Amino acid sequence: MTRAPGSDAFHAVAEPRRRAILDFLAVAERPVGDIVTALRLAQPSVSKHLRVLREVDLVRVRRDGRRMLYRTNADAIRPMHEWSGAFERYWHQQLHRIKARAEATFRSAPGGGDQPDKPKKSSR
Amino acid sequence: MTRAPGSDAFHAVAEPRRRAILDFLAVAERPVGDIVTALRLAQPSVSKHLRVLREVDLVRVRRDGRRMLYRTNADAIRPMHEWSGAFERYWHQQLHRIKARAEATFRSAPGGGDQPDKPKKSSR
DNA sequence: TTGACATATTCCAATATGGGCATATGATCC
DNA sequence: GGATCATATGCCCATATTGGAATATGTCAA
Repeated sequence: MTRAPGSDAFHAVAEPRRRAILDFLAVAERPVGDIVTALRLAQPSVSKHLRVLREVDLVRVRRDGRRMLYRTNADAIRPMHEWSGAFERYWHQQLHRIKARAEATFRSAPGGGDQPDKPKKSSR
Repeated sequence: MTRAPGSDAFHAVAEPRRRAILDFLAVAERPVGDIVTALRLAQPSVSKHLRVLREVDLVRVRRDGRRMLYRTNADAIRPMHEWSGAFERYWHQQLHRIKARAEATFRSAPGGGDQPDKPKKSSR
């Protein structure tokens, strides 16, 4: 009873198979059977995963005769991308990043893409 | 027994409180007590969340006397950012389409028959 | 209609998760 | 040493989640 059951995209995406499904459905819409075949999952399992994804609008469905065509709704992934992107400023001051950038700068044209990293220091 | 228990960052991050903790610890390292106070969570609960986060390297710890100073390891968030970023091209397209349709609707009949490209009928 | 096909749902068992509470560990100070 | 602060862990309970198998629903074809 910790939260509404499966009510957000973060939870839906936590499952590796659901991520695989989203990857698979990103390029083009596909019937369920294609997912079953491509990812080698049991059909009921795929249907269940698709339901979870549908409930948070990560996929959209369309009926085509007796088949259901699913596709990824990439827009629903944006909030996650934005959340994680908020940490971007912190990870580019990691040591190995600095080193990698230094090497890249060194190797490439020294025409000016160089910026000093943010010397932000916050203890409290 | 669906997957290794809490073995990846996606699962760890699915919990809203853990995201809050990561946000809080991104700026500076903090002792556990600060998290308890700031997020108004029970102390054992915080410790447990921190453990989950530590196990997937989303936070790092350092001992300072009798306190433990935690901080977010932003680098561990990058894989998620990159995964979600792979859908970027699709949501650009989505935005473009929405914008285009909005403009079209605006231009033609602002009260009248626009056609939904996706007659949504779900629920059961 | 019946039958075949595609997908969804239900039931079940196993397991994972989170909260609350009590308690254990670890470190400092006397 | 003992007392105390800061944090971690163990236990119990309620709920969530997943897979598997069986079955139900919906659609097409004849």
